[in-house]
Amino acid sequence: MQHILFEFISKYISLAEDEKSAILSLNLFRSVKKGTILLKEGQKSQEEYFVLKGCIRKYYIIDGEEKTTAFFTEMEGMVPHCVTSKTPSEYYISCLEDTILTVTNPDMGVEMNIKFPKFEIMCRKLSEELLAKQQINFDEFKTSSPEQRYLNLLQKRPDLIQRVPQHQLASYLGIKPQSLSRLRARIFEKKS
Amino acid sequence: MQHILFEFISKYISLAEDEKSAILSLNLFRSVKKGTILLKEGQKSQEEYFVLKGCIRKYYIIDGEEKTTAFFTEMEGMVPHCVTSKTPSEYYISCLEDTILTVTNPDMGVEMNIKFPKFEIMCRKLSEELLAKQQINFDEFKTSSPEQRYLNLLQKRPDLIQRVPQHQLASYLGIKPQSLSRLRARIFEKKS
DNA sequence: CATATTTCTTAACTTAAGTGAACGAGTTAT
DNA sequence: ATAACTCGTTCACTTAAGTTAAGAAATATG
Repeated sequence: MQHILFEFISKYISLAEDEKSAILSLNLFRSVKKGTILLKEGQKSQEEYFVLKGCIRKYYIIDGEEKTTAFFTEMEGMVPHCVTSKTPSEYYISCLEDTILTVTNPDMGVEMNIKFPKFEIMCRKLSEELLAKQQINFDEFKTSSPEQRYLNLLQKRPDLIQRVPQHQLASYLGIKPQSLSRLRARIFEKKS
Repeated sequence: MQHILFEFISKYISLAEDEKSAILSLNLFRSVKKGTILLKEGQKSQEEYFVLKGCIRKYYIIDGEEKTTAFFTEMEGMVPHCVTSKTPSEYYISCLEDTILTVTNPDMGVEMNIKFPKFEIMCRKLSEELLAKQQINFDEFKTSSPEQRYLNLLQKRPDLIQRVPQHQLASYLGIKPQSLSRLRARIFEKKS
């Protein structure tokens, strides 16, 4: 599994062997079963995740309803807001599939940054890149209709539409499950 | 004006006098008149902005219509996507008001990072913080209706509602100007 | 100062999303 | 094997946003 992690890191910095083994000695890898809840609302977790295989999802429970706002799949990482803010989490994170991920905490990051200053650079590049992607995503979301958003997702992340239940996709698109179902029917009859 | 910049930086790292003067020697400050366009669609600009006073806005032109997706006011910075991606810009940036800002480019950042490694740390902290904020914003946007978004903005950024034209606010909220006008009327008659 | 021009609002109509309920198919649990 | 539950779809109805057009109000321009 670790080659996926190193492949990912190599996109930002190049690692020497001693650096690689320093990382491996931290014992970051964890396998989790489908349905496992990694983070609950109200918890003050310090865990950061990076998905090697599988899929995790982030969701809120608002008025008793689940609202899914993000999915993280292979080669995607996430730092829950509660980790940086040190406040109780506003949302949940659970595993959509059997998943293999790395679990880290900020202290380990600090330690690595001291031992290997490169890491600081990778972290900066990574969060700048994520920020840029996120902004474009947000812009696209704002400037398009639910139907356009769905068609856009179909283009850019066809895998998500396959592996994620519809009702979770719906809130990811900012609508209700019934609306997504209708919208899909609409698209389908347009094609024919 | 420069005290605003240093006040901002001090939230992330502490600066020695020689570091401050190194920054000042770069001659970053620029005054721009209301209406000035800082970046046009198609341009490959290398300029990064940080607003000291005033307001700039980011907008797309889609099917001949302006779609405003972000505003940046005092103590907010932005790196246009085209700077990092080195591709032509997909959007415009213009000044909503007479504005004082700093203009930098990535080379200056690299140079500062070499001279003062602290800068790397500040940049990482800053983009991590922005990323976290952005994600929460996006989540709120997805999980709420246009009316809730407006009321939310009224709470969190009442200044924007004052200083920004309604039709620009509308697309910022993901709706048409007419809908915003109607929605405001609806809220107003609920109160009475 | 008068006249464009832009900005905001209103209205009538269309289209699409929200809501509540029902149904069948598939899954899980007992 | 049966009951309970989840999930996706459909329907009828309600509510709100999109669209087109017109006019009032505010702002900018010559």
